[in-house]
Amino acid sequence: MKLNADQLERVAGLFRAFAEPTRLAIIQELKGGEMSVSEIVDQLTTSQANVSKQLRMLYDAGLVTRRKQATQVLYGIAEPMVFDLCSLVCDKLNRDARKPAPLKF
Amino acid sequence: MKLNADQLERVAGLFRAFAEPTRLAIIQELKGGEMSVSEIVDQLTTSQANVSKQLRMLYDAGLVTRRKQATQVLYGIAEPMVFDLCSLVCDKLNRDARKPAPLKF
DNA sequence: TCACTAAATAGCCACATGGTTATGTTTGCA
DNA sequence: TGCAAACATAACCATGTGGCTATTTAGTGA
Repeated sequence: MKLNADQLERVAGLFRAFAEPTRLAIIQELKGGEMSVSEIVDQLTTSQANVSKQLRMLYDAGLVTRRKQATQVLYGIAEPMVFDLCSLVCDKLNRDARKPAPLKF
Repeated sequence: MKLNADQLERVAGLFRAFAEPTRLAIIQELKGGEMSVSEIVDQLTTSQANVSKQLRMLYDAGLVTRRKQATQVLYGIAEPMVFDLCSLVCDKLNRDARKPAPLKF
């Protein structure tokens, strides 16, 4: 079965959510469980504004959950498939480069 | 284990290869087996130049194979994980939208 | 040598977006 | 009320790249 242009666009859009290092870094942080925006910011090397922006993209893509708690907003992984996707890609990269320590997401 | 900036960039780069509808369309065509560039062009609605360009990106990403045969160049899927990736994403989209006919890549 | 086909490349433009700084908005507390 | 903290948004810039047209390169056959 072949996907039409519209369906391909939706698939591409989902992949696009994973196509930036900053968003992957955020996902990586959330792997351990829910985190507030500022906790994420503290772990990364970019601005709070940028983290919020990327979190919104992940949220719009349906990949993360969002929950207000007092003054904070907690984000978490909404889709277990996120980890499956990352594993597949890491495995491929490890296969390509047999030298360095295997990547594990 | 956390990936560093360089490793995240490589992971993102691989996802980026899947983040465009035209490249997904090419992958979809190649699912049935090797095809020449002009065969692919005939199936899509974009120019030969663009198909060559996108094929090069897929090739550089290590996702497709390339083989000269007479005057033609045959491309094929190099990584079975390509289909696993697409399946995971399609499943997620199907889960989100219960209405239309399930996508299957 | 010339003509033709297949594929790749170059040059160009328009658009999307990652990142920044600055500003809003909401909530909790003195 | 006022202030400060936590997030979100706005406005802007620089870069990357999808797509096009035009050209180049390589292989085939007359």
